[in-house]
Amino acid sequence: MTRELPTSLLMAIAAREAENRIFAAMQAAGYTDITLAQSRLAAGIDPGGTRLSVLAERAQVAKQTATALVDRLEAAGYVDRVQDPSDGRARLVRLTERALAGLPAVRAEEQRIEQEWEAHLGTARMAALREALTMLRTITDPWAPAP
Amino acid sequence: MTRELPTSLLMAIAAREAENRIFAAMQAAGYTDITLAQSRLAAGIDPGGTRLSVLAERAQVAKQTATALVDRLEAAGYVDRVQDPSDGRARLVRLTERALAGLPAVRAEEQRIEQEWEAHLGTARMAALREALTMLRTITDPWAPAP
DNA sequence: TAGTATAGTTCGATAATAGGACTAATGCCG
DNA sequence: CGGCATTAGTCCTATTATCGAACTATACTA
Repeated sequence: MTRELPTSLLMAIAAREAENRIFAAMQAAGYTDITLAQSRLAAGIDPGGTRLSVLAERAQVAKQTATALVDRLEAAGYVDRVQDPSDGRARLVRLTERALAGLPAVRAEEQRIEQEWEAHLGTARMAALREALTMLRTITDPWAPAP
Repeated sequence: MTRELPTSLLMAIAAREAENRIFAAMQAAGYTDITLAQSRLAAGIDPGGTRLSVLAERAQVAKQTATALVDRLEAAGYVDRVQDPSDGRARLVRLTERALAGLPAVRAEEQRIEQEWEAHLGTARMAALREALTMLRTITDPWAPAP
């Protein structure tokens, strides 16, 4: 008999599968010089650019790690760093054209996964799943938008 | 306006939060000489012991990585390796007493998280969440038990 | 039995990760 | 205003994680 897995582990299983597929889709689209850790960090960049320390928090890594990851992303031409006009100490990490060009491939794979899941669960269950996850976010995600 | 996050990302957020809490609980219980990657691998060990190649698949790492992680876990006294009686090439990785002694702390934190989530979502939504996740597992987890 | 597949390890190279210390810019408060 | 704690980011350094390639030993198969 298999033990009842914790809900969080069930989530981790599905989330990891999705992450792998999205990463593979990126590689298939020709973005082979980026790693999973780097793409996780890059996924936290807002359209207008984001501070390194914020990226570090979002990706749950130390500032030093974020610096190293951004260094590599910058060297590969996926991001650049510009001065933050509102704070002389800070700099904003922004996606470059090259990175933005890869977004459609990522979004497409995301949607494909979404559709497959919905086909497997049915519309109602999928909606319930999203509702529950969205609610959970308010207690698990410090970056969740104010309700 | 914030974009609608993919379902898989919502899962990843909650799952990561839970993983961090469980790992922190382990450290608080005195298990400070283990890393997250090591504990992820160890989490895949079955009661009777598990082959290294299976652990590698479950944790989604290469065999070489699994070897390295088991090496460290073994050095720290959390696992041992014994000959697999059914196959002369294979060895079984088993949890030691020391590792088993830490399990209650892990399970307790898992339950605490489970309860907090249920309190936040309500019983019905929590049940729906688990139902959907369990169904999803059949298409996202190669290790899912036969339905 | 010869040939092939599988389990695990070793070697070597690169990436990820973080503690500590450091510089520079901010912001607060008397 | 001026001192002083705070914050953003980086550098240095050490450890861990990760994997490609090659290798050994055992198992399977035709």
